[in-house]
Amino acid sequence: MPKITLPDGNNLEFSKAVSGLEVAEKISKSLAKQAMVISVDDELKDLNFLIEKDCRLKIFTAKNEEGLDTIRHDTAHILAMAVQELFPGTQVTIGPVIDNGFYYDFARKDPFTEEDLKKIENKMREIVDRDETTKREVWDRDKAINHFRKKGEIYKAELIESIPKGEEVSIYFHGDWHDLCRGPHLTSTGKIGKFFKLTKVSGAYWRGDSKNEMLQRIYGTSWATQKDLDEHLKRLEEAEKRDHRKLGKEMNLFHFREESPGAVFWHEKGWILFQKLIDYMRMKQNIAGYKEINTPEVLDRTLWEKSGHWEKFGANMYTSTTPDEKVFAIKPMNCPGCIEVFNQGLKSYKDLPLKMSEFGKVHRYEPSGALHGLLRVRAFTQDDAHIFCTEDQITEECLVVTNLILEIYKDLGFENVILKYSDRPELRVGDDRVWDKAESALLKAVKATKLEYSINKGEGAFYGPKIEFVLRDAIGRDWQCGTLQVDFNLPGRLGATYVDKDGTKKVPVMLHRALFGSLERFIGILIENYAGKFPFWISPIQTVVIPISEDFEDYSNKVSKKIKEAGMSSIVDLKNHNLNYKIREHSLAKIPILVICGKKEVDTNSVTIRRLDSSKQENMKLDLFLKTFSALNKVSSN
RNA sequence: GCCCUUGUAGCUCAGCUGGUAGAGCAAUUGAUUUGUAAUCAAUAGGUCCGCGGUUCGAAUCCGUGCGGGGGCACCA
Repeated sequence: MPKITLPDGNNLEFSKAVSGLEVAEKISKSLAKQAMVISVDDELKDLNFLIEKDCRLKIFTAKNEEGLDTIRHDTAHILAMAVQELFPGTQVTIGPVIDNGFYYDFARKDPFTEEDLKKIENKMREIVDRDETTKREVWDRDKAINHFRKKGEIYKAELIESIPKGEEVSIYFHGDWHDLCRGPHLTSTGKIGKFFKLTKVSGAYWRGDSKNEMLQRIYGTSWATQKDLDEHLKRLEEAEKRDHRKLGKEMNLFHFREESPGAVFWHEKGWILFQKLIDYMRMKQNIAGYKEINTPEVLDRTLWEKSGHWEKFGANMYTSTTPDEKVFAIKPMNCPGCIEVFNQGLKSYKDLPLKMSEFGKVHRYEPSGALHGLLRVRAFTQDDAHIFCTEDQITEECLVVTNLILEIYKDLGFENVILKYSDRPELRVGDDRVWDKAESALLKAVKATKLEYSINKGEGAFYGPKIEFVLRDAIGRDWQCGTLQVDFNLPGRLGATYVDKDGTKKVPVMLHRALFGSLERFIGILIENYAGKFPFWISPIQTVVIPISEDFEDYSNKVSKKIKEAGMSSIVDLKNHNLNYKIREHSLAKIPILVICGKKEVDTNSVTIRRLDSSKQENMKLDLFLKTFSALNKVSSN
């Protein structure tokens, strides 16, 4: 006699056990048709799940996340089915749902090719057309293990072995094909629809461990409607257009080359951008009371041994042996150098908090496969700073840093920021009592920011816990940028002290923080966020002055000079091309303002401007133009 | 680092199953002096990523190294 409570609070009573589908039918025909999956007391179940006792029931369609995820999960299964039909002997492993789709990992000797993907996709559609009914069975553990072992599915057998004893081992059938799976699944293969696409093949380690063998992963995307699928593919295309590597080349900002993988060759325009960001950050940090310093790039091995980097970070460090047989390391971090500056001269508690900033270029040997344009490099410049303070000051200082970061991100067009808090990693220095202190002080600050945060267990730096600032860009992607770390370890290891009120020497706590994180990376993110169309104030070339014909070159030169005198950048295009050509060329180069000078302008001492992405012509007196755009050239105007 | 894939002119790319390279744009020169997204013509431009091998002959096939891309692992 199950009594079923629906989300709207209404109850339905049945005289005998009913399936989720039957309940849906009772509610409405259309719901029954659209239903994908149900939850019974918040636990997801198949539509055919037999409800025997009182419960809370929700019915999900493709419009719900639960329904869509089930479609994706089923698509992954059908992918596995198709692969095993086409390539007998291929072993199946796992096939979970991910953002926007799913993947499935296979064990097979020969690699899958792009053509194979097409074949598999066609086979998948065939299986959808076959509309095979789904059947769920619960098997005995040992029976299941033996069954899959005998089939040659050693990975599956291993998976079942790792299911905790006492948990159900459920096997799902689509026709004869069957697979170990927790479920839930749709009632038949026809229910999935055909709004899926296999997107890429790649390698992936079994159980995500690089010590294990590599499997072949096929990625796919799957949706409830053709429209959703098309929109998703369009979004991917859109993201590709913004790729900073592509735009960096097109806009002549930077390049990479074989001689130094993962290190940027900045061209003039990119370097202007880089310098503008540094100028801006320097201005903000001056106001916030930071003192800028600079420390050597190459430092003796003994310093890195003392700091702990040699042991804990050595695998990522570049080293150099000099002709006199000394070993130096190229700095992978700025902190030891900064502490050495702190150590010069006596410091008093009255000096704390002491904030020392450094635009330090660091080198880290990253695995070759990790490199990715400006976003993951081996040599980069941090907008680094170290704040020496007392324990009591930690939380307050963390809050001050957070506010500064939010202000800066906002100026650069990012309003949406979340935090990631990471606590002690396995590989670390310092004892656990110290870590307890550091973690609780930082977590307190995290909570005080009132921002949304997540916790990453075990992902802190080797010397202290950290928070990372993640910003969301114009097309909804998340990027990790700034970082803030509490460090009770390094100052002590490198002998930093201050004289406290009572006249004794104490070891300060150090906060490490970088707001952009890496200038290189941040510029990559900026390029993608703005699709190369930077706000006026950071645009590397702000104006191009175009004379209508040779007769107006003098006037154009004069206008360009005035623009530069007003603090903006400007070039004059004197090439032998017509106006249309130049408009097109500079628009494609994403110049924010084109300044056109012809007879009319000379006669009235004015300019006609054309803003990027607008075909409107705006004529204005030269003075007004200079005034208007000088104002726009200030950060606060954005 | 691992799996797959890829490397031709400054850029984007073509070059079928082996017969030492082509286009468009850009560049240079000349003509044209242009009013809001490509004026016309001519010229020049390549160690086909490096190194080995197979072959009478290699951009093309094989091996290897390096780089790029997509993932995995890594992101301290």
